[in-house]
Amino acid sequence: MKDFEKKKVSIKDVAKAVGVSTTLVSLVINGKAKQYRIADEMAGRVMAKVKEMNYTPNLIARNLRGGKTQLIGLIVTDISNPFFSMISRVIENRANELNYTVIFGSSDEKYTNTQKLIDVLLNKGADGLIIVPCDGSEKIMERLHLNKTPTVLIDRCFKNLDISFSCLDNHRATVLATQHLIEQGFRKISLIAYQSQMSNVLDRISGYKDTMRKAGLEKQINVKQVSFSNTKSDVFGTVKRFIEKDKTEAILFSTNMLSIHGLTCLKEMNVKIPDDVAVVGFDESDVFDLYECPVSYIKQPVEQIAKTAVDILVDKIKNGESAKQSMAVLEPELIVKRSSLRNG
Amino acid sequence: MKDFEKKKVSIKDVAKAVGVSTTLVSLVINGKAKQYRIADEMAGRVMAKVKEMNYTPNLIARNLRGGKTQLIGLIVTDISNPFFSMISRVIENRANELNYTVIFGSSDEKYTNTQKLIDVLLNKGADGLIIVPCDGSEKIMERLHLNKTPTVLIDRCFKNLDISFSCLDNHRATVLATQHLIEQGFRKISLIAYQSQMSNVLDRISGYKDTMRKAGLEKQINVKQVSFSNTKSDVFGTVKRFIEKDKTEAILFSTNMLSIHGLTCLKEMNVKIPDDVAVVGFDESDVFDLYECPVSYIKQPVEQIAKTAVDILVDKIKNGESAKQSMAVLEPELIVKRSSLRNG
DNA sequence: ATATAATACTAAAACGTTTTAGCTTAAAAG
DNA sequence: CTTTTAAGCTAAAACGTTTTAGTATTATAT
Repeated sequence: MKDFEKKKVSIKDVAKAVGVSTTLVSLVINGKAKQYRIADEMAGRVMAKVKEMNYTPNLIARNLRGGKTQLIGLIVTDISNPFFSMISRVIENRANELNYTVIFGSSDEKYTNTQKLIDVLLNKGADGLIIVPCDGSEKIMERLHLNKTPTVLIDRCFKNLDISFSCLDNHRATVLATQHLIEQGFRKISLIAYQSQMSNVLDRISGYKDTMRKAGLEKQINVKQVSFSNTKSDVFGTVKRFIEKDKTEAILFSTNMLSIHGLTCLKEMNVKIPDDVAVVGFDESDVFDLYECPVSYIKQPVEQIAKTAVDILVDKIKNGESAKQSMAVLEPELIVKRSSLRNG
Repeated sequence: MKDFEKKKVSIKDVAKAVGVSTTLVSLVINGKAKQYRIADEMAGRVMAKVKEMNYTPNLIARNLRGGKTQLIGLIVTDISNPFFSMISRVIENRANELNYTVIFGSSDEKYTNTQKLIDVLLNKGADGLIIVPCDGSEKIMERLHLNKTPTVLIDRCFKNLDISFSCLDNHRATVLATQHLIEQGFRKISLIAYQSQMSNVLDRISGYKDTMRKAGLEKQINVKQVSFSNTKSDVFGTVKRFIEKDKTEAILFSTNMLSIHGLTCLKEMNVKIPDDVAVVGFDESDVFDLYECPVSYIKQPVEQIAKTAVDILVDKIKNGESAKQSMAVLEPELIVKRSSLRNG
């Protein structure tokens, strides 16, 4: 025990105080009094002492014995990204409600970091994991699944893997946005996305492409993908090209960071929105409301996504990984502001 | 052990494989071979097996025995606030470098939550705590200090308590901003801050007041404090009053959230910056660069503050709380954009 | 009366470590 | 040759739980 915890009351102390065995106390504490037919009067006396002595079980010991730590491991790509910090906050809240605490790490979109974090979090005793998987992490997730480690993917998933997730309907998200832009009369609509093979990116791209095709705008399809490492300069290059060379009429950004870098570039270029080019952003940002022209955006149900992930995970932790997998696909919402209106 | 961890190699397995006692293995692993005069050849054989069998110590067991968890507890007021999520990211990075993992919670500026979180985090085995303290938490921190729980306060501190912290020089921050506004020729400068008795708030207020007084602008001092619970509407009310009633020439926001709400209000009111009113914000935000008029702001050395906090904490964990306390006060930087220029 | 069953409880092992105290054996000292 | 010292190692306790396999004791059935 650390010196600053010396004072803690143990189950032994309670047992001694009541004059019974530690077994008895343990059983009562864990609500197994009936099951082990402990006399009601005895159970009452034990509980009273527990309250009186302010006993709380030592989770470390409990975990060592084979129980749980009530610790949820969370791996996001970057906790300082507002989208993920929002997710984290909701996960934290829901976890707390269910008596769990969150232990976290950021992978920076690198599967090697993801693996390291998984090892660390499990070694620290995490009862289960909520993971934002990244490119190259499929094998890792497969292994977790085989090991029956309670795991829920969030934000992105592997469709060919039978592993639970809680994600946005990403295809629907860009369908909504693209349809809206087409309805507004824009034809040359371009999409900017990350260079990634993950489901969220691919689905957002295909939602856009499918909608363009359906509207007979196949020839106008224009997708540019930028790197994670050089995002800002890649976005700048792409946006300039969209505007100056491709004569794009509307830009669809498929991520909060892409939106923000894009808007920064448009501002620097002194491009007028929506007169010179229309814009739809992704996720939420204070910037969208405060930009010179308020920006339309696709809103994810962050609360639901995060809460669902926790609920699925806790169910798995409690009822075993063997149970059927849960795939939660949640609805996006298109918030229309002036930036995407034809006559804004 | 959880079923998904069944495979793990224990010290016993290694001992058996080498044909020695667990004691021997433990000593070698913990670098005490020399001290306990284990034969070099033996130590070599053990280490070889450890590598071969890919053994890693079970941290839960190690902690139970009285060691450490390599877990740092972090309590911020709200992980989804960009300032704190940035802080958290840096803390995470530095902690990882030093072989620690972060376990966190948000207090929502409520000392009751803070106390609950402290209990939970310590019960989960945190080796030490990094805390953003809030109003009413002074007694709690005092108790931590008396118990010798390794603790570092961050962002705010209690000056009359001999407890380590890593904070901005808050007084200097508003001195810098106020001086700048005065130099630009503004006289009626108003400050908006949170309703709080915490050091960061008080120092920011006094930095402003001291500078106003020194410039002979005592009569122009105008401070409004808003609640944590109703921040947005309070800010809106205050800003309207500053503009319409007080004829304020420049507004100094003392926090990132206050800045953002304030700018939102100014935009809604269609107030022109800096022509109608000058503005200086606090902390960093994408909004500052993307607002119609780029906004000047006081920048905190987030990286330094966070890294320093971790370093102080880890030193405490390793060398005992008894060591002298470290008080880190870091320098703010004023970033000047158009919003605070007289002839913007 | 005796076997059986139910009630109310407990001893002890186990989880994976670290550490204290002590045990051999061999070398050095007397 | 004994005794002391040193070298090299180990047995066992301890950390705080949970759980398995009991043990008494009393009640019920035969």
